Amino acid sequence: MPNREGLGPPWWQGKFRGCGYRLTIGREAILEVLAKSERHLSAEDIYMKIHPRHPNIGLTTIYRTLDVLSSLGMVYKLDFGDGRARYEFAEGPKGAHHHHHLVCTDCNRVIDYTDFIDEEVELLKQTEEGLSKKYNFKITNHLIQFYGLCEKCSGKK
Amino acid sequence: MPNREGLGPPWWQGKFRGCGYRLTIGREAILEVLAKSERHLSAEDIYMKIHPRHPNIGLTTIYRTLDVLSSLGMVYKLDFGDGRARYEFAEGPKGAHHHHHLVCTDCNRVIDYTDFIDEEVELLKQTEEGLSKKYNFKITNHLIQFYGLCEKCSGKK
DNA sequence: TTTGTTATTGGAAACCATTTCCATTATAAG
DNA sequence: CTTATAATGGAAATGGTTTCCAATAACAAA
Ligand SMILES: [Mn+2]
Ligand SMILES: [Mn+2]
Ligand SMILES: [Zn+2]
Ligand SMILES: [Zn+2]
Repeated sequence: MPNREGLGPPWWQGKFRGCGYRLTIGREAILEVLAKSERHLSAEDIYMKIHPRHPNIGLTTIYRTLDVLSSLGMVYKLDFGDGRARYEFAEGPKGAHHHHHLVCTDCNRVIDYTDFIDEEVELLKQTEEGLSKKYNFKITNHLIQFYGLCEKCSGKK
Repeated sequence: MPNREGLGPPWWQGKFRGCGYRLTIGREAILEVLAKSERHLSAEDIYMKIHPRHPNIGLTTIYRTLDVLSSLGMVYKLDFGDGRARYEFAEGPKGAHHHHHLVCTDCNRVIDYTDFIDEEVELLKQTEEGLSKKYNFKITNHLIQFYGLCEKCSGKK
């Protein structure tokens, strides 16, 4: 717990400078949006949230920053199949808050779920071990998503 | 089992006409490539395999046909995160041959695996049931992929 | 604080897989 | 065969993302 809530420099400053990256207005603005907003934002979503206060920050910078944040593991880049990448904050150092996604194929709504995560993670661990051995494959990550119709969309004819 | 191996009209002709689609040279050529080739072909891969024999079939037709085949459930459209969609034949009526994928994040090689599928499918069934109830979400599909480094790529420094 | 090095930036242009458009052609029912 | 229309190909458009580059800002060193 680096600081009391809301006081002092945010915990990510150290992470940034420690890796040789410079801490710029744009990057702080993007991190702020990611930390405070709902999840699953596209680059353009972020751009539009930032633009009123920082009209001089370009979309290009958003993309570049998101790449950096991804590579630092501070942000997950997600693909829900609608042609644009989505990003979600990785929850900092406090709790990993690992979760998977339910994706509505009709309205593209995405639901985070953590139910059954323990059982899933347990099975995943076993599966990863087995696969690693059999295929000599070093697994670093997994992707689990369920697709279907959300409440609203399965209701309408 | 519609026909003895290799004799008579392929089993998919019925499926096509039954849905009101016309059976064209292009569609047959695409199905042939999908049925015979290795899996995970991109639209352009298919185009290049077909082109020597059918130089008048355009890439647009490949895309359109793949959409149709997808919607008929004869082909799965896959996304391994390299910016182009891949397609694999759904194995026709004989056996579903359900499998998941190991994706190398370095060289983009993809390994089909069926190991642990039974356990996975069992857990998936339970999870789907639970999620369906809790979120009132009608699950129709799932996506499971493991990412990491393949044998070759984890070997090189 | 001033300076120098260089990482970072914005904006325009490029990229590129996929889609759209539309006049032409091929399929298959009658 | 004739006919209605599904399907086609090629060019152009689309749209998210990347590339390019001269201008700028961050920050370590002085
Ligand atoms: Mn999420
Ligand atoms: Mn496969
Ligand atoms: Zn929905
Ligand atoms: Zn590899």
